[in-house]
Amino acid sequence: MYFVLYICFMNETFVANWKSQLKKGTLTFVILNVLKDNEYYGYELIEEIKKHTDMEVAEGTLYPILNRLKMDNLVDSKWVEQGTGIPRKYYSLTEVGMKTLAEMNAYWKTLVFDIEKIIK
Amino acid sequence: MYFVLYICFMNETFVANWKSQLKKGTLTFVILNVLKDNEYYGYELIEEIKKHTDMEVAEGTLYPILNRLKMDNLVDSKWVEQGTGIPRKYYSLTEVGMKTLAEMNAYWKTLVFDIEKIIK
DNA sequence: CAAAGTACATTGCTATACAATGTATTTTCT
DNA sequence: AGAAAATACATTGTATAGCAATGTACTTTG
Repeated sequence: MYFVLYICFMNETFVANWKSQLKKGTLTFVILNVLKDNEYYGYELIEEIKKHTDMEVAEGTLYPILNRLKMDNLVDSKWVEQGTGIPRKYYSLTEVGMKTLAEMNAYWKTLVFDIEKIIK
Repeated sequence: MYFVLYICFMNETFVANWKSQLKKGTLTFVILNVLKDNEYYGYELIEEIKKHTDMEVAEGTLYPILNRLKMDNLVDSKWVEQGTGIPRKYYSLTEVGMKTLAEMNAYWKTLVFDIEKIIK
């Protein structure tokens, strides 16, 4: 009885950890794809991603990603003052960002296709 | 001119790093799926994955993964002596491994579906 | 007026990929 | 026959990314 409970626990933490690891790569990919069509500010991106996927994105995850993307010149940002409340930092794809994303989309497609075959 | 070359360089290293990050999660997932149908030994798994995907798997990546999977009771291993040459360590899915993989497959499916919609 | 929500940000921890390195045997090429 | 490449295992150190925790500051809701 205890053994069964233990196994289930192990199983769940493994899957939870796996989902977290799976974000390394897919999350950046998702963010760039979301930014492809519109400008978004950080907090809004979290809501947007939560709405469209099963992924929960911590703020301590998102903001560093956006900083990296800006450092690598894939996105640009601009502060937009609000009539009331805290100003928002809007992010948009750069030319380099769009080209890079196209490359990433191609790789993602083949990856999904290959894995599909392996899963059968 | 130099600027263009610089941009291209940045772009390629970003994508290369992204592909590496993308493996965190997908690689374990691929390995478990490959082991679903047959037993394989480590070196063979690398060949198998290279054959079916665009992924290059370093030995220093694979063996730690297999150790982790065994530690978590998702796979089991047995040494098989060869008539000639170095003995092989064959890995196979356990019951827990199969159940966990089923859960992972379900999550992967929804993830791919959700991302598909975002990419449009 | 307190709690929750909005919106930004950083720090420290953990897990993973991978280059580099090592051992040992067998096969292939010259 | 000897060198190089391939087979087959393994470990160590480094870099990266997700994330809980924590912090600031303003606004809305109960």
